[in-house]
Amino acid sequence: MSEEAHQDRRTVAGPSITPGDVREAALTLFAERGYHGTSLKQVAAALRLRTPSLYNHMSSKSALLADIVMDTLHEVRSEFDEVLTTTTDPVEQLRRATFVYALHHAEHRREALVVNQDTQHLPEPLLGSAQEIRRGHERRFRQIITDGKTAGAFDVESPKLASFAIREMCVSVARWFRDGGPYSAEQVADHYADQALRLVGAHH
Amino acid sequence: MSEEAHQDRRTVAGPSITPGDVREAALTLFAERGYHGTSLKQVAAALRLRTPSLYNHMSSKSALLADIVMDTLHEVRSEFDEVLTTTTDPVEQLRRATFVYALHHAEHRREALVVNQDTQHLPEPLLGSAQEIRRGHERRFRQIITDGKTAGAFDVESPKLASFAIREMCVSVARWFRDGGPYSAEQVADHYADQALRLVGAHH
DNA sequence: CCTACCGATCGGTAGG
DNA sequence: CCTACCGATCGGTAGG
Repeated sequence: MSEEAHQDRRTVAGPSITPGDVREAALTLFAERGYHGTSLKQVAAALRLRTPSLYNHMSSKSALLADIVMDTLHEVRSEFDEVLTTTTDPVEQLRRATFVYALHHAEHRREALVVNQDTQHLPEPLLGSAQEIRRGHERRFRQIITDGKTAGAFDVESPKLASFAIREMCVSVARWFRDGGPYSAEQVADHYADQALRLVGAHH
Repeated sequence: MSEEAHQDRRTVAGPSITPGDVREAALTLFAERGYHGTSLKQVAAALRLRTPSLYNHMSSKSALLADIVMDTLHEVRSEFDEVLTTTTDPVEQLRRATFVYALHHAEHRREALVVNQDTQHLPEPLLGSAQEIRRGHERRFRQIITDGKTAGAFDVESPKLASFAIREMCVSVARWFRDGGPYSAEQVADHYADQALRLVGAHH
């Protein structure tokens, strides 16, 4: 509530807020307090504005959420796609898919938290699109494990449960990871990729 | 919005709502839409009441959340405590601690979802208490892995990361588990216990 | 258990 | 970028 906090905007003079600034402020607040737990007044205050001024840089609160969620899901999907083009070996595919997924959740903590907490609050038809992208990731991730099992590279009973477990342990990185902590994002991702291979009983 | 839905209260005559009924309705709605995404009007409507009538059976919306979250955390803690009394072998401790933790998240999906989504919205000092209970679970769960590593029963590089991964994969069960699905709660818990042992490189 | 009502706050618009 | 303002809804109370 004190006045001296948040001396954020560049030096002193030039405000000139951009849509990116609004999205950034919303991202931090949505991640911390949830979409419904955040008011546009708080978003505006973080930028040292009044609420109506936000509408010069966004169209609505729900559009802010939609941008954050859909962009993040598209990013995750294309990172996954890229991995699959680098190798056809299920062991390497699983290692790399887990690595990039865990890395994403360490490097984009806030986005991941918002996707996980607030995707459900998207209006249709965006909610349907979001769920479809997630299901696609789930299905294709599981397929790697199924392929590896078929090829005899993995010793795993249920590719479905293994896939859930691996993906969700990556997702949870967003909940505890901190920059400057004992592990770098890459170290965490590397470790999680290793844990994924153990989990599916990859031959070693 | 139609009238014919929700013919819930017993046969026709005897309403007589209890605090348990209110909590049950709130639990379902909080789990589905989040604490801030749920209004007391919706809770009341699920019980075919008007909002003010709820106050005969509860003290406030935040007390409803506090009851759900704190009771669940206490339950999880005592289930964990009980497990530790049944064996001193780290392998068996980890297997059983993972089993009961995963089982809890399959059998109490709604409670788990609320704890994970909305604990942050508890007023102090409850938030502090909740976080302390969680940290205790985290610390003691990790201790099992550290003990097993020291005893040479586990081949694991980072007990901390392994502990995070195992606990969070259990937590996520609440997000996909369905009664009547292909796996029973016990089958899932059993599978997850096995995955935990693989993850820490338990000798087999 | 209800109706009637409270002040506060919500997302958003008008108009400059 | 602001002030002024909109209708809607929020959690909660009074009083019966």
